[in-house]
Amino acid sequence: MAAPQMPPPDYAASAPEVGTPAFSPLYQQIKGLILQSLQAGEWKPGEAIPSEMELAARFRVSQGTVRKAIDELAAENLVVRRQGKGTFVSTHAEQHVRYRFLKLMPDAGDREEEGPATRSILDCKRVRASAEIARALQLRTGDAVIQVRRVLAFGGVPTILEDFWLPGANFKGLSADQLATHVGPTYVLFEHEFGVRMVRAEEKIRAVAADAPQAALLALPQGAPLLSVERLSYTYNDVPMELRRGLYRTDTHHYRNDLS
Amino acid sequence: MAAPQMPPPDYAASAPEVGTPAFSPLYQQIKGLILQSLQAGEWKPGEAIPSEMELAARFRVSQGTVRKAIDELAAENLVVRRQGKGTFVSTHAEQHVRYRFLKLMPDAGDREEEGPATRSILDCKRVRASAEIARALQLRTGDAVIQVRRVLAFGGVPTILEDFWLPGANFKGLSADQLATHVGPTYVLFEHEFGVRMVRAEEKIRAVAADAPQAALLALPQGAPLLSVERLSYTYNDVPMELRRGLYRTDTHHYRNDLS
DNA sequence: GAGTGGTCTAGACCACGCG
DNA sequence: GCGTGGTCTAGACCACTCA
Repeated sequence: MAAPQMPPPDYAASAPEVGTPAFSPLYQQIKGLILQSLQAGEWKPGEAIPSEMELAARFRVSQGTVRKAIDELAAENLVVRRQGKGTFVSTHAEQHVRYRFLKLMPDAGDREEEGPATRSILDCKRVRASAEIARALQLRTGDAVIQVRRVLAFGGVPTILEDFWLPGANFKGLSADQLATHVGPTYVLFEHEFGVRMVRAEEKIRAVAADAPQAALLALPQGAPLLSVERLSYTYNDVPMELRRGLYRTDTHHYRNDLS
Repeated sequence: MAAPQMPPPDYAASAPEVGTPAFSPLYQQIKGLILQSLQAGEWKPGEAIPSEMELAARFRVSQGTVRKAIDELAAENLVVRRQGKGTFVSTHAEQHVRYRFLKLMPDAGDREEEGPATRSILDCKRVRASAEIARALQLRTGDAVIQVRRVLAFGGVPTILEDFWLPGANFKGLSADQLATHVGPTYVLFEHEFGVRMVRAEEKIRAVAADAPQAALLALPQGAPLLSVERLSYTYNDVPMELRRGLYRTDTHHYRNDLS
């Protein structure tokens, strides 16, 4: 910075408008700026972001302030710090966070032993959003969405039947072939091919009985109890980007959740 | 501290033993010391812990180091910071974290509108731990445990049927009457009457079909799909203190989970 | 050895809660 | 007005990675 012993910059920058306290610490503002660059794709998933010193210089704040901003981004799993190497835009492709959003675990052993799922794409088509789908994805009824139905099998056993819907505007050209042949989690495909990174999700879980078609696809008797998992996934800025409705077999697997 | 410009204390204090890197930052050590005091009950749930300055003086470190230790404890929900007031030992009694471990939400409205659950204690007895229960609670088969069965109703509708097991040694004298008449969450009763604070839990969730007795207790037809939630709750130090097996109706409620 | 994130300190000032 | 936690800075040194 120019002069030493400078008074702290006016970090309560936002004008104190009526009705809004509108005080925002400097590090929150820096966090917002970094977030903007992430959204804008200035740094792609897996790439390093500038070092703390560089960012401090760019934003004219101390390293400690940048550090606190990055700390929060790391806590939200938007970036990953690696000592001695740098800070990286996080991605669903990393080994230890692969299948971050899939909480279904085999009762015995772990997912490594079990190996990756076998995907069968049953359907992949462009349709018009129903009122319900449109509401969830913050679109208008009748807007184009891509609808996919698939079955995931673990160790040869069909275990998950799911449908998902994606905004047509963001996933132009997504094909059944792509979905069937890409390697790794589907969310990695979304990152690489469509530049859409899911950063968080909300799930609503219920127990339901399999109807005839569902039972057939999962090789179960009709009426078998299934876990219904409705997931709404968001990109940056709380923009919903995928609605997914899954039915999970839970006779050999369970949904695992850690509370704290 | 005594002398200014002192070199930093040997914060890699732990002896570098063979095979273990055993480097632990100062703030982690401080965190451990605070944790010990929490476990020992030096400060009770709801009480304030000493101020950051006091702790810094006690441990002969800077306020910043204490701050970082407390930051982590706060992130783990063991303490709650309140600006201008102090840092408090967290408790299940606080309004905004009540029912922290109960993720079942009404489909419409929130839990405030719905009001508190009505508890019916069906059973509360001292029994000997089965092999399975003993393993989960890290006891020996045949050790005394308290077994409770109860039904929770929301708005008059029986919604949760659950059994839970507690180590007999830690819950001496727990009675059906206590369980029926106490106010607020049962985990608050555990804190106040038995000094046991649950700090985290792991849940395994499945879909199951109600058998005849279960169906009767929940006023449902036999075979109705139910969410099976097995929860293992831990106190400080990763000591398991409760095994709970719940069956949740999910026709008017859902299990809500946020992923990030 | 250079560069990155990680730790630690000391001191200043701000926002909040309460008497 | 005082004490609390919250923010910000500047500078030093440590641990890790890689060339």
